Amino acid sequence: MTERNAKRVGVRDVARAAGVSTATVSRALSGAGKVSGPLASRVAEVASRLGYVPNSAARSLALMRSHRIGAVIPTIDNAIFARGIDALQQRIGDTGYSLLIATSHYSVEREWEQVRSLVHAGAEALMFMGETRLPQVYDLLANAGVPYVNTGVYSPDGPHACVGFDNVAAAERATRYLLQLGHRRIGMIAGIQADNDRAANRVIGVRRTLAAAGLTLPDAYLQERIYETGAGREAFRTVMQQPSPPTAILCGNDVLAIGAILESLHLGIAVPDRVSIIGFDDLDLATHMKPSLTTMRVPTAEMGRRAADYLLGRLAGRRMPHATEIQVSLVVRDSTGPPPPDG
Amino acid sequence: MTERNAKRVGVRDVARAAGVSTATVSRALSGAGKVSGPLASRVAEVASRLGYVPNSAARSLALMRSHRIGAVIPTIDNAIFARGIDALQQRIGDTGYSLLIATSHYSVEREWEQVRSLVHAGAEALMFMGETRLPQVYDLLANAGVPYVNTGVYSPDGPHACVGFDNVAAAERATRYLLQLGHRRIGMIAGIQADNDRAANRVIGVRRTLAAAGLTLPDAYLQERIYETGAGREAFRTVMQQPSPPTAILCGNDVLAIGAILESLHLGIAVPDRVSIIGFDDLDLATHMKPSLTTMRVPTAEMGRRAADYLLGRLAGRRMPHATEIQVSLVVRDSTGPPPPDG
DNA sequence: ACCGTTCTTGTAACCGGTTACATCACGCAC
DNA sequence: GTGCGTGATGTAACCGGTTACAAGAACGGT
Repeated sequence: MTERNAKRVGVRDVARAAGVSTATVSRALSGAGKVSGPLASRVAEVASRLGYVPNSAARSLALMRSHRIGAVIPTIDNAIFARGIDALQQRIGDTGYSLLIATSHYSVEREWEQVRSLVHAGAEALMFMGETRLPQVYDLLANAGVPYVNTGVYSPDGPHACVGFDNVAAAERATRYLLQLGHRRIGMIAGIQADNDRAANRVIGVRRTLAAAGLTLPDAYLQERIYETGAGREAFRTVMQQPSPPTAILCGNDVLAIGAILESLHLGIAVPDRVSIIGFDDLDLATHMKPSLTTMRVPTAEMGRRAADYLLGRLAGRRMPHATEIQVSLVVRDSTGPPPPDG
Repeated sequence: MTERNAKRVGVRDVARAAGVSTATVSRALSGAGKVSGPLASRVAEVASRLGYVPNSAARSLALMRSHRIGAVIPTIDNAIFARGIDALQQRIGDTGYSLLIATSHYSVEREWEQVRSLVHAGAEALMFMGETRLPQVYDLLANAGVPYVNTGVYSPDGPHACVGFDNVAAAERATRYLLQLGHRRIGMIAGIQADNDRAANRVIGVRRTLAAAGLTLPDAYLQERIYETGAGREAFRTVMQQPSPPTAILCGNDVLAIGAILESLHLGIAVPDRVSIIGFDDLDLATHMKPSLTTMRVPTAEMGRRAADYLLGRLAGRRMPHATEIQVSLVVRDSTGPPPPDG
């Protein structure tokens, strides 16, 4: 079908066919307006007739810009990251950038490899999730002069630009709500804390709030699991089959919380009558569950857009705010209520 | 922090610092083995000391390869696509390629734009979802000599390479199962068929099987909705509040099916006692629902890997099979059963 | 008719790795 | 000692757009 040895058509070919110079072709197609109207349209016509597609490598080399932005996320396979990436994607796409995506699968070593690969691939800027990573990542980026932004975290005093919220405070907010409802035996199904500052900070927020109320988070009440529905189910079962189970459970994210709710259905444990469940993220599914899930809403799409704006701004040479805070809010639905009277 | 006017270090800088020629630097770092051992390691040492990062545009231009593969999917925000992309990503990443992702949001026009943008961005090969798209897409790819593969479909006789399965046959398989259980009033909650061959073919499969059994799919039994849980709930409610509702409902994908199951909980309609529900895809959640969801399993990760293999093979100049079939299978769980006796 | 200004177009030098080809050093055989 | 082969290294052309600068055309004013 395609001719193997037919060299790709280049500016020179278009120039020859249109009887003009390569400079004119370049100018005509870039729309820089330095070419007279009729000539410009003739060149455009010839170019499209020949099926001319400019070589992006040559273009990048001459312009010294790749127009490529990279994003490193733990996994694409979690709606919360997918949403953020989608928003980022949309925003940068509108301004002519394309997106390079890499996944770390929650491993800092793998993340480091991915960052190197993205920088080698010419990414002009990078978006991250969280802020804990190998120091050589930050070194490389500083060295190469590549702007980046951490999302999902808010550290105005830290050295890194960020767009997000304070995970400790958010977890505190949720825990306080449970205390206000009257709960005293509160458990938690957390994400894996190692290499994940957000998961760890949410645990800290819970611990801190309980401590302030003179309570603790016993080891048996704290389950640490990967972010999967099945893991949430299993953790819920483990916590609830203890001699004196908690009357409320905070979950590190909605995937775990949805697992917990589903397991409550399987076990016949009434939610929220016997145990309250509270999630984190506000996935689409949270509204639709039965009972619907009380959760901390994280406006991920907005976070992605803001991250995009930050990076685009930096690339345009503008000075951008070091840290922008995203408002999270507690969305109260049906999975939480007062503890059982005999609790 | 970073010095604005400190030019990035290039081969010439490394060459000067190491007292060798640029050719030697290039050869030493590419590991092409034409450089003596000690010299090679000295060059490598100097390069890393200077923090040398080769300019990818220049490299691409000289090699005439971008080492970039593109993927166009409807949305990143659906676990089924995310899984496939993740697998593709992993496979191509292992061989030094990076992935450019673009989303069409189920619009063929937007897809066309995205394809142009990917080709302009230097994508050497492309992965698609489905096979219905604007003709200029295929024209452009043929013209530019860019190999591509359609996934999620299986058309051995069609003009396009594909990795997937026959959607009509798969829907037939699911429908036959419902007929075997004794159902006669069968409804369907389909995806939006316009511009989506997979959604349309699944409807065709259902229609065809019903017709073969002397049955039909009345308009009131066919609901067409976007792939969202809320839409699935709403469609289920609409179908079930008819005077004579179906005793079984096929869903275009698991997102819709999960919505249907959740709505059944909200409405207090027993599944499968009063109505059977069957999904498509076998998302992670399908196992965990209560009742667990009977569904057609689509091995998306495998599909992604096979697609990657196809593209990598083509890029390596190998001749690859035009169509590879992925086995789908009906996974029977708790959401299906015989129709109610009074049905 | 002449000059200067403005606008259009062409020429050719970049951008930064890669690699064909030339060159050189070394070792071995006669 | 001379000649030649082998392997290591250097020189410079090349990949394909872009754009600074030069050159030329058109036009208006005097």
